[in-house]
Amino acid sequence: MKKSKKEVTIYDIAEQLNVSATTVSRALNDHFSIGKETTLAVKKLAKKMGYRPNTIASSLRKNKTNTIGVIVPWIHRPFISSLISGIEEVADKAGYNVIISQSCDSFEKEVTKAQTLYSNRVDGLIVSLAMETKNYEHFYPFQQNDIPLVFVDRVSFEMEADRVIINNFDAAFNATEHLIKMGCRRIAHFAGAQHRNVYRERQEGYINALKKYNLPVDETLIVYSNLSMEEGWKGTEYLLKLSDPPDAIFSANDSAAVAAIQCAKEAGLKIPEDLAVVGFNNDRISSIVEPPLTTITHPAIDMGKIATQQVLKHKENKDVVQSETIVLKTGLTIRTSSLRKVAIKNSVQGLR
Amino acid sequence: MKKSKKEVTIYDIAEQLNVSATTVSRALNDHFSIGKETTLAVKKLAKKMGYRPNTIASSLRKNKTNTIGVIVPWIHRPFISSLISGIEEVADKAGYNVIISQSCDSFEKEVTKAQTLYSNRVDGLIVSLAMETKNYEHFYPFQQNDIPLVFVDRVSFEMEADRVIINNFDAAFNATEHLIKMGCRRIAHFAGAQHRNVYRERQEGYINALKKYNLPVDETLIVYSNLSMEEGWKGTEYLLKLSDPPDAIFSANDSAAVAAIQCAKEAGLKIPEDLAVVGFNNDRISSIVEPPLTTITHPAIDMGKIATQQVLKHKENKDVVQSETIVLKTGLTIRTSSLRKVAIKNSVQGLR
DNA sequence: TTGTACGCGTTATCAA
DNA sequence: TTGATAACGCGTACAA
Repeated sequence: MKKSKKEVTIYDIAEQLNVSATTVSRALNDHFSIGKETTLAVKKLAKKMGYRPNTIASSLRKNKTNTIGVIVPWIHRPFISSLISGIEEVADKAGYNVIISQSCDSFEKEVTKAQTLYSNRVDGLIVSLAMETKNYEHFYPFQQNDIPLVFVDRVSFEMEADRVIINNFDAAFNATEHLIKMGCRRIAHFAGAQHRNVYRERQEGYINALKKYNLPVDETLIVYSNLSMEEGWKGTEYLLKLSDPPDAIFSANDSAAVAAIQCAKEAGLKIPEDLAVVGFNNDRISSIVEPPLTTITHPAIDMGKIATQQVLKHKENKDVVQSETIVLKTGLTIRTSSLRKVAIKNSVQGLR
Repeated sequence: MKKSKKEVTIYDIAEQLNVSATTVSRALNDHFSIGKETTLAVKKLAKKMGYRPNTIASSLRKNKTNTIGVIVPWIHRPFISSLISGIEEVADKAGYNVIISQSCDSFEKEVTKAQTLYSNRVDGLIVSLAMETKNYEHFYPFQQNDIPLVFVDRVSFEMEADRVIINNFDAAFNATEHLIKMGCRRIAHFAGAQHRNVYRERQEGYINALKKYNLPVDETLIVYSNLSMEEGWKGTEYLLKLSDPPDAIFSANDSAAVAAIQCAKEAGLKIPEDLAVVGFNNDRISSIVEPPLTTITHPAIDMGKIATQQVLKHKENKDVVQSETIVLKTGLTIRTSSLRKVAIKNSVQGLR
């Protein structure tokens, strides 16, 4: 049975060198007031003794943890894991750690996680809201104590806080307009929960595009779900059974869109000739599915980076009081799944 | 300019209630020695005053942070993000936080991250090694201070530490044997860095399967790379240009395997008739690509869960001294990309 | 250039 | 059932 040794502290080093703990502390932090030689000697001995600074003690004293808290719905979603990657990169460069929490799209869990992170005295909090969340009081403590709070992607407009988002409305509008220009006239939509900004705005973009081109908005063509592959498959089955089925689907994410392609193909339809499909996110599967999926490009990593920069900005510059909303650009990556006009033309000419 | 208020401490509560801070501390932690009424009164006032426990102070005093550190090569890889998901889930249930760090496959970064996590006095460390890492001294401090250290997937056998792995050898052997049974005779292999256990063992499994069936081991058919899609594509081009090209590829991951399928298809080959392909990991793309990819099932989430349980086990049970190596089962998920026999038979009979 | 003394917020220990 | 006191390891006024 190993006896775990006591850890080395600055006092141990001080004792050996016959200096004060203060001097050791300063030397280790390269304080200018400490002599070159002393500093060197301290560092040398520290290394030799296997000294490891105790961040906990330092944090308590300095009232600063150098840690950024993150709450996301699910870590393993492609968009989210890229987001985290961006957060971690910028945080790391600035000397910050990152504590990650999943809300699992549950309001209750989100509340608990927020409290825990607050108790851990994180220096900033980055949040992408849970599906269920409609109340934001659990973030008040952060606001009240001037802890930078940044929402990403799934945000709240009911709170004073920084936001890093994309223009979901425009993206969805462009996607839908693209389908219209490809000759589609009955365009269905896979929609998400409408109290979450991202899904509401995507639906609004879709509807406005239809209106601009004087196409009817048919509620039977709007399918609400959690946008999983399963729901995408079911939604497609439902749509294809309609007496007047759609000639296109604009899905609020890629998973459901890919499922739509697979389901329609199994039903004997040709993509995009019989059914054009556009997704959202540019997940890796979107370029692998056949035909490749036209989709909206989401700058996930950049969103993480920028959100983190916002946190850091507030830390450095205490004067920054007003909150900012940063809107990032999206792109429409056109692949085969939506090229109905071209596809139809080719097949008429007997090409391919 | 908002003046940030002072945070509420147990002293503030104690003062208001005319009790000692000790009593407040105990009441908040439901210590049995404190009276029902006092406890209730303390909790009520704490809530009213907006008290939030300071985990930092508690950690310093208790010498326990309730935090598990994690170092992984890249957060956004499907396997890794699932792994993290599993870690987070179990840690959360046990009341632990998780600090995540990426090594970006760099040795230097891994060392820095390990030091930082140590300084943060994490109660346990879970590591999946960086590609570059060949030296393990940066983990000594954890061992020496009895901080549970668990390696996952990419592990070191040169250190006394817990390991959670899969049987890469068997998985690769089965994959290769499957190809042989499908009638393949010249099977190529996409291999990774040989000093990392996972890639070395996969290659060994591949070689041993060939030997078992008296097939020659042809070094020109083994392509070493980082197993990215780009490298998978290049590797396939190289293989197809050989004077005696392979009739199958067993890739050490799915990315390179999917690229192989796409490259071969573009070159006019039929999968699996002209080239059978098997991958490794069961990433989402493997079931989306066409034809769907036969691949090895990796219990990523479970590996994360189990690794975390190992950490907790060591915390609870200080007697557990010897380290454990837990080997999880893999499966071979057979999809179309490897069904050469069936495919050939069907095409001969003019089916499909 | 270095040292003294104290406090960060909590909890363990001992005493009442 | 409650309280006084010290201690966790470090950083910072202030003094020398």
